[in-house]
Amino acid sequence: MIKNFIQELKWRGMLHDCVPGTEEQLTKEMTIGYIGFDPTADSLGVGNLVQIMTLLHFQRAGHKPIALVGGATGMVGDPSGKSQERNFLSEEVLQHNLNCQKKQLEKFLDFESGVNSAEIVNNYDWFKNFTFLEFIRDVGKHITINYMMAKDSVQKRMDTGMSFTEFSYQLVQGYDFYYLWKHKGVKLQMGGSDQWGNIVTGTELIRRKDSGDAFALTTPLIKKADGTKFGKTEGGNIWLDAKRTSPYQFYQFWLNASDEDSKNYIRIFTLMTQAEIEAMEAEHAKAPNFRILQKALAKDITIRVHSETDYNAAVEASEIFFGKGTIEQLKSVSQRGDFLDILREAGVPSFQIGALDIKNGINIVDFVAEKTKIFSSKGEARKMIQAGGVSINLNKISDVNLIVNNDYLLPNSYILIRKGKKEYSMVNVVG
RNA sequence: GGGGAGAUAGCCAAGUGGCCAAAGGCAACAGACUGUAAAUCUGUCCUCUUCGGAGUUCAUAGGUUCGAAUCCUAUUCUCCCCA
Repeated sequence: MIKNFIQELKWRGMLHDCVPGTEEQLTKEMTIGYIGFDPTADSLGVGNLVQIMTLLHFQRAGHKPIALVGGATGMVGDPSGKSQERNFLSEEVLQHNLNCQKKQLEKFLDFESGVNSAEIVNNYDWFKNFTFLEFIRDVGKHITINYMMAKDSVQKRMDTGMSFTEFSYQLVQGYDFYYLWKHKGVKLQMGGSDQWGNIVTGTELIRRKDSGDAFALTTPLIKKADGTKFGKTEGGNIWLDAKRTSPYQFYQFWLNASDEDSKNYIRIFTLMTQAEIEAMEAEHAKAPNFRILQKALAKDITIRVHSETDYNAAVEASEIFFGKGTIEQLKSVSQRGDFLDILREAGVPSFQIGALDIKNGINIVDFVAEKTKIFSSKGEARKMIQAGGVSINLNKISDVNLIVNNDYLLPNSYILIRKGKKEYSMVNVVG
């Protein structure tokens, strides 16, 4: 049962370009396609999620997806989009990254669906015994320097310089495609639009070496409506690994998407149908303040990347933090034994303070800047308080001389501090 | 190898003896408005501060001067042109 993958990508806004004949190939038969992942970090980020979703849609359309982790290519370094020569990663780091990414990928695809089960391969497996001489004779011979030089990724580096290693990258990646085509019957390589050059080097190699036919398809680079880069916030990258980006932060990232962006995101990052999405958009337009799209988006992705439990904790924490949360609600919910765990799970940083300090009363500035490290200096804390940027137990404070004492303790002996608009910390009383 | 231009805060960029902790822009952070959105407006934006100030900066190391981002010397790095 094969669905039209190309049409699917099109309405989702996930198709940037493809080689002529790709659609015919995909409607004709079950096709094996792959996408490569670069092991630059030990977790994939939301940027990689686009490629993961592409593979998932590919599989759901009835085709067989292969995720390739770049054990070999990661050793070389892709020059695409880079203005400078890359630093090598050590082999242990590379291996570690590879394993972590592999585990993450396994979460998304279906590895037990018969003929079109997903697979994960590592290109190091076919490169490790490939000697340099063999490579330049068997592969290098078929691609001219002129062809390689014409590539955008190479042209951009002509002024600043580029090592032979990075220059060779496209051949190495090109050979991946050839190898998979030859040995696994792979006919399609997909990737971000920045990969176009590398991908067609592969199709070219297949054509010249074996007169074979292979196809290429790319997805557009995702940008936010304001033109800034997708997947980054003030805290840096948004990762799929809960250790790097807590499920709460992850949920918040999607929930904070602008109206404009959420329309694109919901098409790309969820499996909802066109009808479902359009109905939701209509509803959203009626009452944008309910942020129906953002909530649906955040729910869908958080559950898929993390879990239902994580999602519920994230929502609960969000409601207390940003809902019409009053101090009474905060108090009542704090009585629950598991609430502190929810906060912790949400990635709310926690600090400790001695019971005696609180009992005697402590100046708010000392409290947030000295006894705890919520602020890095007293001056900063004072400025922030004066600007109205600090809340204690959901109440905004403005007095820098405020004394914090036992009256401020919530059930289960803690105090909730908000710094700025979205950053919460909890302070636990110990001893 | 020869000639030229340059290095200023997270980034871009002005400043060519004192009025310089250094214009302006971007980014970031906070506030107001809102919907935890976008846009807009306001404030902060080297570090610390008892908000009076104090300390450390303009590639690096020396020097001239009452006083240096600014002048001199050496060094390192970057870019451009010629061979």
